[in-house]
Amino acid sequence: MAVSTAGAGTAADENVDTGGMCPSRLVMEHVTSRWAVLILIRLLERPHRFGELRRSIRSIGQISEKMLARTLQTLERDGFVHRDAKPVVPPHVDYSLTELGHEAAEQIRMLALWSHDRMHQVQKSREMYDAAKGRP
Amino acid sequence: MAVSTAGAGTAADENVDTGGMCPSRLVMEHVTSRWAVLILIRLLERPHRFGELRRSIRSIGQISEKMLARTLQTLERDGFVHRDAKPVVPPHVDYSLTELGHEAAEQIRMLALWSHDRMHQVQKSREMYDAAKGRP
DNA sequence: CAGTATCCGACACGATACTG
DNA sequence: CAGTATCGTGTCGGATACTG
Repeated sequence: MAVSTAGAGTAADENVDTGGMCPSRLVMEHVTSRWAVLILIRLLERPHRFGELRRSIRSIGQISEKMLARTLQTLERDGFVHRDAKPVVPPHVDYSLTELGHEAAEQIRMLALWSHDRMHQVQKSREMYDAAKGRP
Repeated sequence: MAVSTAGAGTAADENVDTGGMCPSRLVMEHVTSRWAVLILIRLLERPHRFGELRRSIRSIGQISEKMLARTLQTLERDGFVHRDAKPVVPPHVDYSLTELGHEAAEQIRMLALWSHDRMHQVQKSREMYDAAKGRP
C-alpha cells in the first residue's frame, strides 16, 4: 500500500493529488477523522437530522456547525453517507448510512469499543511514562 | 451507545485537561492518527529501528523525523509501542509492539485492508459527487 | 544512528454572524 | 432548520540545522 499527502497540512484531502499516494490513505483518514468517528457511530443506530447530530455530538465534544457540515459533506462525497433533503420549509434533511458507510461504521464502532475498553489501561501507561520521565 | 466516547455525562474530568473530551477519544485519535497508522502496520510485521521506519514510510509519504519521533513517543506513552534502546555507540533503538499495541495494530490493519478494498468504489463515488456538483 | 531545536507556512477547528 | 461566510487561534507538519 502506499500513502502520502503532498505538502504540509493535515487534511488537505480536498486537493486530489494522486501523484505517489495511495487513495486508500484518504479513505482511512476520512472515516477515522475526529468527527467522522462520532457521526458514523450515531448513524449506525439510526438516521439523524443535522440538528440531531449537532446536539448529540455537542453533548460530548464541541463540534462546530462548520465542522459538522464539512465532515458530512466529505462522508457523503465518499459514499458513506446518504443525504436526503426534503423540499419543505423549514428544511428537513436526513442523514443515513449507505451500505458502504455501514461497513465502515461497523469497523469504527469496534475500534471505538476497544478504545473504550482499554482507555484506563492506556491512562495508567501514560501516568507511568510521565512519572518515569519526571514531570514536576 | 456510549460507544465512541465514554458515557454521556462524561464531563467529569478533573484529571488532565482533555478539553472536555472523553479519554477514549484520545486513544482512538492516537492510533488512527496520520502516521501512527503506518507505524503500527509496519511494527505488526516485525520490530523496526528508527531509521528503518523513517525510510520505509518516506518511500510512500514524506514523514519528517520530527513527526516520526513525536508519533513514536505518543505511542510509547500510551503503551502501544515498546522502545528498546541498546546502550551502544552508535545508538541502536528497536521499536516493537506491546500486546496492547498489537491489538490496536490488528484493528488498524483490518481497517486499512478494508480501505484498500473499497478505495475504487469510493473514488467512483467522489467522481459522481463532483460531477453532480460541477467542480470547475 | 537516533534523535532534538527552531523557523514558519498551512490548515483544522471553534465562535460568531449571516442567509435561504 | 440547515447550512455558509469570516475571523482568530492552536496545532500539524516539513525543512533544516544541531547534539550525543
